[in-house]
Amino acid sequence: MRLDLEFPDERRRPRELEMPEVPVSDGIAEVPPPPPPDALALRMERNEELSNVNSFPKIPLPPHERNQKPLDIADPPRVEHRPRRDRDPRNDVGIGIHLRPQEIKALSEVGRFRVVAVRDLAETVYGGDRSALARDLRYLEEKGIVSLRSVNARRDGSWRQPERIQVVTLTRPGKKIVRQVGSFRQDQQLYAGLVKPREVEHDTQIYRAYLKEMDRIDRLGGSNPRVVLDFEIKRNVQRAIYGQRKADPDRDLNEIKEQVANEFNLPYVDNQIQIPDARIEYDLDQGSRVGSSDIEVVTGAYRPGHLRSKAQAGFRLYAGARDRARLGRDIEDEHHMLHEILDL
DNA sequence: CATCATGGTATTCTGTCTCG
DNA sequence: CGAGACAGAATACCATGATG
Repeated sequence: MRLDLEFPDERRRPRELEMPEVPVSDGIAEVPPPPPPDALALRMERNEELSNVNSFPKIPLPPHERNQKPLDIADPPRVEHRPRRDRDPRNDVGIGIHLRPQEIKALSEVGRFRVVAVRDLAETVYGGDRSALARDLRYLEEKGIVSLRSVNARRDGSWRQPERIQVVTLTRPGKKIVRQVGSFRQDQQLYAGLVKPREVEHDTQIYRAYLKEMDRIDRLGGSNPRVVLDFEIKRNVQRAIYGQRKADPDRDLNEIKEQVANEFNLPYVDNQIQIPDARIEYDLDQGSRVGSSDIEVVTGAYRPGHLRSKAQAGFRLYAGARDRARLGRDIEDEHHMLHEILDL
């Protein structure tokens, strides 16, 4: 059984992603020379601009990565086998931008999950063709539909250089376009812009957990899925709580919370409403019945008690390899629980 | 005895809501 | 637009145990 979160080819990462050989003398590593001051100043100025528009600044790349192309993918081949964008009037979204079906699919995934790792998108929508995806993303970024970022993965207390994850999000105009051209259920919420940069890795794992869960839902015969992220669940829960408090200000808050939890079919543990990372709602039997599945991506920071309550809540738990290793230590007394945690 | 890993808790940060 | 409330997650911090 494979427990790794990484893709199979991740072990053999391209050489340019690895730390460069650093000359060592007398046990002290020589620090690479800093960039010229004007370049640094420019970068900081750019970061300042970015942070002012409510997005987080691009993290300055270490010197050995500075000359890389944004997506770290080889030059496009000379021959483009896929149909040319401007020859396909079916995919004109109306403002002079032509989208391929593949692009529409990719944008739809990004919109539903707010942030998706480029490597995941390559696997799920482009059949592993990273360079085709890279070209399309460059086009979409040029047109102001998506935003590409490189963020650091969690360090988990490790001193090592964190892995960098390339992710894509929709821009606000991009979200509007995707709403027009995508085929969504009316109640499918779409998101634009990157928030909570520190949680990006976790958020990208939610997409992967969703893919795993959809495999299962497909086998159950579920169709027409809608993804509800924790943002939306939280929003609805808060609204309901405020509504109840307004209706009866003297009522015990815990009582209200418990009632709201029941209304939303959410577990209520220790006076807290447990909210999953995402909920997938789907139709069964041609829409005569509906089903839903709550998924939770657990990290090494979860404590056994916390984990137990999530599992008892009926959440489908997913974890990546590193997190699973740490969790395994914590809950070795309850081995059955580890089996309930699914691989990511 | 010193060092390191691990465990648990507190703090910080982010997003959401409503209201003034 | 800021405050107060609520929730989730990462991180900081300190206590404890293992290990040489």
